Amino acid sequence: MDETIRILVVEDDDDINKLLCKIIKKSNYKPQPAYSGTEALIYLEKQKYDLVLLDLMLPGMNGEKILAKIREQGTIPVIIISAKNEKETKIHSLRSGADDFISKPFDVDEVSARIDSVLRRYKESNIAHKKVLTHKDIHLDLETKTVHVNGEEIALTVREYKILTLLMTSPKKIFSKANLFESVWGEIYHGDDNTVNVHVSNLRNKLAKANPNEEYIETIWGMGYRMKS
Amino acid sequence: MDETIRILVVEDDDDINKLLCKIIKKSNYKPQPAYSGTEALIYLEKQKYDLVLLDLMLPGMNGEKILAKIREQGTIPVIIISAKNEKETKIHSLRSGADDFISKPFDVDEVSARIDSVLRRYKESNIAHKKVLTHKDIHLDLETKTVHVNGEEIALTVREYKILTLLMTSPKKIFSKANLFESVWGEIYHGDDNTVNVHVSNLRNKLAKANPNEEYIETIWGMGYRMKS
DNA sequence: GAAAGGCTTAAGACAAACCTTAAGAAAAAC
DNA sequence: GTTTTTCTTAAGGTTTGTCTTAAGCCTTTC
Repeated sequence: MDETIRILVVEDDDDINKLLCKIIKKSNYKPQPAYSGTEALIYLEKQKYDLVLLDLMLPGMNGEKILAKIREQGTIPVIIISAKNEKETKIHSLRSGADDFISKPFDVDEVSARIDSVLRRYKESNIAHKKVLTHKDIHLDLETKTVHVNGEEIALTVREYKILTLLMTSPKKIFSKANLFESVWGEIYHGDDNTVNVHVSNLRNKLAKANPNEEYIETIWGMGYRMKS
Repeated sequence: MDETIRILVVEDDDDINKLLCKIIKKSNYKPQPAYSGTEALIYLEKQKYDLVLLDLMLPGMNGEKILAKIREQGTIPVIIISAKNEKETKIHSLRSGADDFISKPFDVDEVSARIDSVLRRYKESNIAHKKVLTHKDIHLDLETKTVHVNGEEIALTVREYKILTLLMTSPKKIFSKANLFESVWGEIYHGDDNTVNVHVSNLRNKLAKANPNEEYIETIWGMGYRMKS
């Protein structure tokens, strides 16, 4: 698993950029320098970052636009770095979604502390609503709607995904077919319907393909299905 | 024990009301017709109902007000019946706490299915709240539908599970075979039937396998079964 | 203590629930 | 408008649960 924390440093001044990267390295995070707004966007598309340090005064595309772009597509924390130390700028930055604000010239230790602080805050709130359901070696990410089994991603259809999600929210609970059907399909269950069976069967197939040595879904005769513990 | 399921039918049109009552009777529930909003409220105060079928267009007091009243004082499930088949009405009804929505003209079978569905949902969520029945070292979890004896989980069939559940809800009560049969099977008991005996026997076997040093189910000669204290 | 009736248990026939597969229908993507 | 994916339906086969039967055991009654 990749636990490296990546930080994107968007700052056109070469010296300041290097200094920031040095501070970051010292804290055992991995910095990625970017010297313009457009360059920053390229990195952001290629790779997931845990934090962005962003100078407001930039060539190519100004910092505020970058910030808006970042906010459009996700929830990466952003620390603004600015020479304009006016209250106005600060308030405006925070309002547009920045997580913290550092003004130039800055104190090295303070930058380090603020980075840690923001990362800690995000980690906590992410854990709180990071919704990844796990059972045995199945990892179901509710946010990205992806399922990994035995390390590899498997492709599920919407129905299969919903069935698995439901089962995994209460791994010990037995779900009756009526319950499954009405939860997943949102329609009335009219008894003696083979549809759920087929989808469960297909789901089992895909899971088994990813890991043939394990059984995941258990049939409880006359009652329904549940995760096998 | 009174197991009758009572359904209040609030509908001013005489024919439709009668039709609904007929459908309900066919499913072995007990309908109570009411022809106005105020009449409905009187019944609701006198008696506990398991479900309300509610027409939105009513003399006396309109359906939405009735719905609000019902929601004020409890959690009886409500199915709305309406001639206005606009999405708006449907969404609004569901938002104000209705459990389902049927538009006129309705299909007889569909009404029947929806009634069953809503009752089933309510039953499940009600049961789930009751959590876990315990007797000696038997732990019966109503939500996950699992039974643990002496620390280990034992696998029961539906019949066995239902028998055990019934016995454990009133551990001191003696359940006659007729009572057991009619509760578990939902059919009339016609005497001289060995079926209950066999299932109790199998159930005892499974319990004894998990803990050979304990007896759980007691035979009361000529009367029935109960949990041994 | 023998007879009668109720209870237990085991085995096998049967039925119901379930699984898999494949093909056609429907929906989504291109 | 065509291709691809996904969903549903139906059929045949498998597994598991249920019910019946029947033999034997236990409790009560006379």
